[in-house]
Order: sequence, then structure tokens, then C-alpha cells
Amino acid sequence: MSKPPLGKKPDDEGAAEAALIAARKAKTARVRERGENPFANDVTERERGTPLTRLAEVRAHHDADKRDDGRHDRDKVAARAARFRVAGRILFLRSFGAGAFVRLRDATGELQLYCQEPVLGQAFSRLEDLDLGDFVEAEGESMATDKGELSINPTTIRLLTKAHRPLPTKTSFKDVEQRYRRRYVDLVANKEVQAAFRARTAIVSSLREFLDGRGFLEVETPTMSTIVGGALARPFKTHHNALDLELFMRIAPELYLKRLVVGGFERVYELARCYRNEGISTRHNPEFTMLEYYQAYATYHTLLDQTEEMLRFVDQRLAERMPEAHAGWVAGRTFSFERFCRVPMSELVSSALERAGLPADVATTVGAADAPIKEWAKLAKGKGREIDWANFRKGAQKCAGAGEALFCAYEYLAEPFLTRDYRTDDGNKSVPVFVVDYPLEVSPLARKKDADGSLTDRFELFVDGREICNAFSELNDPDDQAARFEAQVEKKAQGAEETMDYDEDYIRALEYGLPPTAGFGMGVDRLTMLLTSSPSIRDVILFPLLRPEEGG
RNA sequence: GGGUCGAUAGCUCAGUCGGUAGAGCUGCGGACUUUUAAUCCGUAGGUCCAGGGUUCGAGUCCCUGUCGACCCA
Repeated sequence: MSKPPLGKKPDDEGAAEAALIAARKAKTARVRERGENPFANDVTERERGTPLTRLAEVRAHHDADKRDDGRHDRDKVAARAARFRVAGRILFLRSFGAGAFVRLRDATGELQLYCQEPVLGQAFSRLEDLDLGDFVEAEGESMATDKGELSINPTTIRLLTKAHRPLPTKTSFKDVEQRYRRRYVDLVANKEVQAAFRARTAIVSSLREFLDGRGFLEVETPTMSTIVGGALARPFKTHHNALDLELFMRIAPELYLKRLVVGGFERVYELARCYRNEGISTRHNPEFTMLEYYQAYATYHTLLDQTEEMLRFVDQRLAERMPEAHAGWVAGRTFSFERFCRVPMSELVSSALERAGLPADVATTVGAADAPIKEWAKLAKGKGREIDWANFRKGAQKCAGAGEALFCAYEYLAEPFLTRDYRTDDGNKSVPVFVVDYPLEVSPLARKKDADGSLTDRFELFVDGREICNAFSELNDPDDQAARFEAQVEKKAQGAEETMDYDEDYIRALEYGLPPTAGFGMGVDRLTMLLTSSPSIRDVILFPLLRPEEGG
């Protein structure tokens, strides 16, 4: 690292922080003067002659020595005492005249050292060079204090890694922006943060387990492509120099995965990092992870059942792997997976109208100049339903056909009230709702219903009012697909930004034959938010996109 | 894009009516041999987000901007 130019402040450090860092560096120098390495490396059994024991293993060794209150019995621990070499980060440091408590943490848990001058001898003075946040190694017999705290009574202790920057104090680290910018500090300082990310990993691995167990093949498809497809969203652009090619980061893996079904992989899935050049909010990060899977010889009905199964499976696995945290999250949940509802979109609209006390033709006449919107608003308000009439009307006026109008009506009349309208029998929790049978116009890749060509064999799942899954029976008629691409190109020509490109190679693939197939997509980030009761997507993405720091 | 709230010590936060910048924790020095947010004594630490305005005087009032959080689209 180079030094900052003269006259410029080093980073954003104030003088006070610089002083804290200088004080720690002085300790580093003292350690060096003693001939010790403040960034030691010789920690393995090969160098030390004894194995390093994880903190949880020390606890496990004395598991049977616990009293009824969960503390440790001094005599029992003494009877089973053994010598351990342990290492970890100092989370807590308190010294007395001739004694000191040092609480260590490693990935498995925490354990304290009870350091005594008579036992450590000259090495006791080394404690002066230790700070909160340092990594240390200690070796000694296990013991319990009078207060029943399992401890190590070290005969040796040494610094492994000096932390030059102070960790936040026990008042904790709450500045939300800094927590995201310095996630490494957030993870140390805020315990529940680690739990959310461990949950994310557990969720992803149980999704794999679920699909692998059903004969799905996990694949990886391109994240850069010359064509934008598979969803409706604005892409990021990039450039390949050697080929002088403008490329787009993928917004969805869909079209590649279906090509693989054409090729004979009848069940494929991808945990796909996707990129969408859109706003940032508590539910949106520019890069996010989507699970998509495709299953030949299945329909969206198959996937309705499978989705319920999958969500229950994942939640069950999470409960098994993180029982304590899971119990806490479940207690905070306002939804339940006990029962799911399946309702056609048109029915959602008509029943929403009924619940709001509105006439049946609202959806078709809201765009008209003489629509009695004030009157309707009054009616709906009387039923406790605040509808965004201004935007509803604007949206309705832009609708090209009956399908778009139905979708618009659903968006404003029904979707905002899903959690209110669909509840468990006791009324305490919301019930997840499958919104079934989407209009053709808003579903450019889904198969038309055989019985009604204005609708598609498609559903979305809303849990707790949030969209989690999108799935449909795939459109496999190449001519129909070509016509839908053309409609998208037409929209783009008229200025629409969220459209798909015409993908000739995909049409060619369909011409070779895509068997009847059902496809499924789910936001992994949003699922994790849901299961861990996290209010923001940034709580489940380790390094969310942030504006760069000044001078950084 | 619109609205609400916020930015003061390394961290968490006070700051009254506009009148010398505060606390706890952290740090540093000291006391203390079983602490769990220890306790006690001492001490250090500030571009009050930036710019402009009002005023004898602005952390405080006004305007503009930057950044952030939340809600809505």
C-alpha cells in the first residue's frame, strides 16, 4: 500500500482514529522488539507439536460437566480437565491486578481464558500488548471459574495477528451504510448477521438437495450474451475487446436452459447470478441470484405441487440446521406454509372488487374520462381498502388489450391486498397465494391455455405479499414464439425499455423440438429474506452494491 | 422519480429559547486474583456533512447541495 500524498488526509480518518491505530502499531513494534512475530504463521501441529483445538470441541469435552443451570461445575470440570491449545479473536478483555479474562471467538463458538500471573509467569506481561480484535493463541488446562464459566488456564499465550484497527465497541455497530461497506466488521460485531448468511447457504444447499434428489442436472450457462432475453428488464452493457463485441449481462438464464432441454437434458437447473440495470431498494439489488429449473414432460400444474413441496422442504432443512435461529425467525413471521391458495387472476380481480364494494365493470372503465373515480374511492375506503386510483387510471389508459387491462386491474385492486385477503383460519398469518393464469400479453414465453388463448398456463407465487416465484408451461411452438418476439421488438421500437430481443437461435432451437416442458424461477435472495425475516435484500447479500466512497 | 427522517468524538447517542461542544463505551495512565455491559480514580479525543444566508453571535433558524435510511411509484 502506498502512502497518501502529502497534504491529503489519509482516507477518511480523523486524528482520533489515527491515534488509536498508532497506539496499536506501537504495540506491534514492541512485540517485534521482543523477537516475536506479530503476524505469526506457525500455528499448525507441524510447527507446534500439538493440535489446535476448536473452541466448540473444548466445550464438547466438558459437556457432561454442566450443572442444571447450564453453567459448569468446578469439580467435575477439574476431574476431566485436559490440556488444550486454542486460538481465536479477542472479543473481550479485562485485567485485574494479577489476573485477566480474555474471551476468544472462533468459527465454532466462544471460550474464555482465565490468565493468572503465577501460572503464566513472565508471559503475563505480554497481555499488555493485546487489544480487542487481536488473534491470539493460548495453551493450558481446562477449568471452570467460581461463577461456572468454562475456561482455559493458559501456561502460554502469544499474539498471532495484531489488529491495527479497533473493532466497534460493545455498543455495537449500527450505521447501516458502514455495516454494508465493512461487512467484515459487521460480521464480527453483529451476531445475527452471521446467522442470516449461514441461513442463505443452508437454503441454497437444500435447494440443490431437493432438485438433485429429483434427477435434475445443475448447469452453468453464459452470463454475457449479445442478446437480451428471458425476462423483461434493462440490461447492463459490457464490451469484449478481441471480438469488438457489445455484450449484455444476462437478466435471466431462461433461454439457454430451454436449449438444453431441446438437447435432451430433460431436467436442468441453474443457480444463476443475474444482473438488472434498475433501481436499488430494499427488495432490489442490481445483481441477484435466481434459481431456474426446467422439467420436461411436466406442466405448470406439476410445478404448483412441487413449489409447495420445495418451500416446505427448504424451511424444514433450515430448521434442522439452525434450530435456534430458525425458531426466532418463525416467531417473527407473518405468514405460514401450512396451506397455499391457488386463484386465477381474473377471480382475484372479481373477488377484490366484491371485497371493496365496487361495481364489476371498474376494471374495464377506469380509464374512461367520465369514470366516477371519486365515488369508487369512497366505496373502497369504506371497506378499508386504499387503492392508488391515480396510477391505476394511468396504467389502464396505457393498456393495449383486455389482457393487459386484466393485469393492470390485478396489480392495483388485488395484489396490494393479498396478505389481507388470504389468511389462515385463525386469521393470525397470511397464506401464500398462487396467482394462476396470467394474460398472454404479459407472458411472452409462456404457453397459451388450450381452452382460452387469451391466457397462459402460468403462475406466480406471493408469500407475505411479495413475489417469490414465477413459473409456466413453456411455449414450444416456434412460430408462436417468433410472433411473440416480433411483438416485443415492436414494443421496443415504440420506445419501451423493458423488452426482449428477437432471439433467432432460440427459435431455431425450438424448431428442432422442445418437448412439453414446465419452467420455474425463484428469487433466492427474496426467499432468504422471507425465511430469515430480513427486511432488506442487503441483509442477505454479503456485499450489496453501494455508491463508491469519497476518495476510495 | 415523489415523500418522510437523518448526518455532532473511533462506536452509541445527548445538546433546552440562538450565547464557551457533552455523556457512556473505546484509547492512554493507575487500583483491584473469579469478571460476564465489572467497578473505582485520572486523562486524552471535535472541519458539529458541505456551501451560502439571517444574526452582535448558528451544532441549533432559513436556502441549496451531498450522502444515507425508510415509505411510495
